[in-house]
Amino acid sequence: MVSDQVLANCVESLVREGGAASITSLENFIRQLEAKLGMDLSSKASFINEQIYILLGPHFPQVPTSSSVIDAADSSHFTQIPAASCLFDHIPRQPNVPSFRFTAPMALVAATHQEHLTHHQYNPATTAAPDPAPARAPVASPKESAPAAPKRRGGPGGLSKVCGVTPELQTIVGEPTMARTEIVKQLWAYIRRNNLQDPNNKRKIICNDELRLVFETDSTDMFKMNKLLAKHIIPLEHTKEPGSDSKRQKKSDREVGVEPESQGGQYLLVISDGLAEFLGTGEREILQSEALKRVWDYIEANHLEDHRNSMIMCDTKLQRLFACESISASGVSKMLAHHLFKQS
DNA sequence: AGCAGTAGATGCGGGGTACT
DNA sequence: AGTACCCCGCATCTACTGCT
Repeated sequence: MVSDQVLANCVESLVREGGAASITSLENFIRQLEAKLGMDLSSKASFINEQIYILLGPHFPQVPTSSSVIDAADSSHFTQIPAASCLFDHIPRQPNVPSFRFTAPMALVAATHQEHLTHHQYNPATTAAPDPAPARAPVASPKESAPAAPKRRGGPGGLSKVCGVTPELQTIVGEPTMARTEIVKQLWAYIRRNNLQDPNNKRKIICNDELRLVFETDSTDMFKMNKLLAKHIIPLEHTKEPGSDSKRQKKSDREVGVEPESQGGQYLLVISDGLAEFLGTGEREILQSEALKRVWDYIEANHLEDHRNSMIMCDTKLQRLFACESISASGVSKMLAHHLFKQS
């Protein structure tokens, strides 16, 4: 049987290929997946359903399905509730599609999905109906057992914070900005894809040319890797207001005496004509993090973000830049990357 | 055999404590 | 009361060890 990781990747690619509109039913979607992978996936219906939810978010509370696809055990993650208290009340409900709220395990999935929202944006206490096991539960590792005591909220900061990536590392992970966890995940995918683990000691990483540029060594191990990786992860100012209540930030600022703008490792990138027009300042080069910050400033200033579903509703100016009417919050940096180029 | 815990690094939020 | 600081948990990865 295919691994969950492979299956998740396959679900993602299929969703991207066809778009949300192409998913008419879970059965149909599974059939497409089965054709792609050449195996029976009926036992994975629940997992696939969860993956679709993670990818599409609250736009798709549940993929329409018949009761035969998700068996009784799997469907225990969902509890049918009266329409009035639906978690997704702001979404027009389709006829014949049951509404659900999450029991604890799926609440974790939902919380994970919200990771890129700031805590003041995502407030389950106001969006979710009162529940003995509210979606306020912290993000937990899959290994953790069910009866986790209520802890403080996880929130979008910390490890989920989106950081900038140096051009060297960008050639590996493929994105200009990512969460640290995502960077590590993509890096490991790259290592496996290129078979860079020492067969005798799989903790050891043999660097190819691209990786050598990043790590500046011929080989490293999985523990040192994160340390080396840190040099290529650049904090973005947008996700954290300068002078906010971060105790450590205050401490490090005091100790180091560093202005935020002087943090090294960033490169000036050439601005596309479209982005230059959007910025309207006449400048032709910009730091990647600064470009992202300005776009987000514009989005916030014009109240273009729908905090309920973390979508950006593009006005005419943004439509000219991104060539679309709406975009997910997490997709902004990706779209922006098409307007920034390395200097030749 | 299968599962849980551990190793290491990262940045941030928040609880707890100590001090002014 | 307000400020400063320490410490922990969080996610992610793989290989290994110890326990059931």
